[in-house]
Amino acid sequence: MTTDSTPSPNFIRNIVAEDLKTNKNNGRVHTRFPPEPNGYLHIGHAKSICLNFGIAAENGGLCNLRFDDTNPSKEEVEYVESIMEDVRWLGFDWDDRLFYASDYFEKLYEYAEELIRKGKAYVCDLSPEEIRAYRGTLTEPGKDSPYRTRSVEENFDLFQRMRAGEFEDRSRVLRAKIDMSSPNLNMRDPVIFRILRAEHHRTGNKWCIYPTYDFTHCLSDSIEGITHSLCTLEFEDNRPLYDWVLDQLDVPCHPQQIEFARLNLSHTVLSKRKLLELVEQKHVTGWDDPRMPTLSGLRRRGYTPESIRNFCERIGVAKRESTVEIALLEHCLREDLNKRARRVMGVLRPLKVVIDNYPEDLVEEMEAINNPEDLAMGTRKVPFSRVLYIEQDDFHEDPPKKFFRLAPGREVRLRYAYYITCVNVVKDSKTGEVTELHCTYDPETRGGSSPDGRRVKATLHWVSASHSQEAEVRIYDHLFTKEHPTDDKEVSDFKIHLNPNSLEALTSCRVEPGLRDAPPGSRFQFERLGYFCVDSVDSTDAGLIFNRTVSLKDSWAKIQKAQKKKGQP
RNA sequence: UGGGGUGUCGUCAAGUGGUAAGACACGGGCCUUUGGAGCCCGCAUUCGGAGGUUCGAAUCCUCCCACCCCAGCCA
Repeated sequence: MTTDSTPSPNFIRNIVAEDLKTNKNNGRVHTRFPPEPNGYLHIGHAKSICLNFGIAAENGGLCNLRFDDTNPSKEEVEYVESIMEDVRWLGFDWDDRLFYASDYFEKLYEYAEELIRKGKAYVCDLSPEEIRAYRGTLTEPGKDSPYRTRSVEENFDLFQRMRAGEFEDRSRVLRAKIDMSSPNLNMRDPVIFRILRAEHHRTGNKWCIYPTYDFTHCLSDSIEGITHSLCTLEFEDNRPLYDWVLDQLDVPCHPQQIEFARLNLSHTVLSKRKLLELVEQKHVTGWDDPRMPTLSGLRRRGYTPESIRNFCERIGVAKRESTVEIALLEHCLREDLNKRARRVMGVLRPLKVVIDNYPEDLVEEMEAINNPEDLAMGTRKVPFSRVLYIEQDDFHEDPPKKFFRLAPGREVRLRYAYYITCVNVVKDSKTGEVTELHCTYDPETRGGSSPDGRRVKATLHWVSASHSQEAEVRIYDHLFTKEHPTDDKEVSDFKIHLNPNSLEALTSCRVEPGLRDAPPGSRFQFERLGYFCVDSVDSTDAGLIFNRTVSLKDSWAKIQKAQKKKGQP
């Protein structure tokens, strides 16, 4: 079912292939996915996960899962659990290679001591404000800290006492001694250990000093024998520091850091900070709200891991900052679901139809194909009776041009059932709203074709009124109305572009009786409408709830749009 | 005004001196018991701009322009 076309080349694949050719790491390829457990994973992380696990798998290598948990004030176990679940759901396996940067704290402490011993690090007593002032600016060099020349012995002693908890939070730091006049600000004696009394989700209160990212990441990579350390563009300036640390120390290996552009998706935001804001301010119901671009949100929405992996392959990997149209993601989803989703009929906005010439008490079981794309999925029986529901949109009393569906006097086909002709329209005397249709059926057309070869232009989905099951259906639209919500130069708050209609709950939908026991998360195509899944959180035996995962392509909507445009040029 | 990056179709993206892949989107057609799916066709004489090197340049050189990132004891 997967398309096994050779993966398209990208600059990282090229580098790895070249390294393999020159036997750079003795033929080893070892990557890692290093999330910080301070939020839920989103589709942007999926790109990184697919890249890291993919590059390894393609080359007979390995990929580790490593939590970059060096900042206890932001990190939580809830996040580490969700991250593991999401990576597994996406289809990747780290076997026994689950690591935490916090596993290396002791080792990192020793490396810091080694740096001190070599005269390459010092304890600095400057306050955070002073450190900033001493750092200089983009255009001006910084100046040396007065503590920069402390003796190795004093630094050693002070660092040990930092660990022992003798000093206040933020009163001292350990800094790498590099170059305060470097044009790269990261090289101006960066902080590598800070004092921070916070309970760590794994090490508890064992430590009151914590290593910073720059010191931790490169060493963790080295300890794990990583060959290619893939990260996003904003770390490009950190690469010289990554290399510097590994060059000073006696380490197992020196991985190569390679930066690629992070994913941006139209009509949504992909930043943990902004997503957290939406969650905290209740613009969505949670990290797993089906409108969220998080993996848990997409999963609940009904996305398949295959479609996301395929998407990640198709967007490519490059260094150019870019925003992928969400239409591509939706395309990958439809492509996958089309092949595997069971077809079923459901009416979202029911309109009652009475077949006047159909026997009052007769019920026929019409045979329906479960998936025309995969006949092996078999058939099912759908009950047909005198009173039915069809979609309100499928009837027009005064049909516009190119509208093929039901209208007074017009004949259409009911899928897998009969041809019917509309003979009468019942309206609410007050509102004028169409409340009921009366039709006649042609008994000769059972199954959906007529012996006389007469053609109809439309096929409608339907449901037997008395046999159908009531359900709620949640229709989702893009979270933001604007393609680039954060690009607005007039407004600083991206949230004003939130789509007020991103969720519409339809409560009196009717679905085929066979759906009564559909398990949570199960996916279907409601014929002519789209793909839907049973909501895994809110759906119960008492109340079936479906999420619309994505609509089918709707060429009638397109025609209407074009006509509207034409009408008012 | 310092440093690091990036500029190829509406959106992604191949291309690494030999004469612009592919995908999505879009437009048109065929087919159809889902206006679904599928199929076919069209869609960059041109690669941020200007010069130069070369028989030949998106690819090499020079200059220019635009955009992104960096002054957390965040990652």
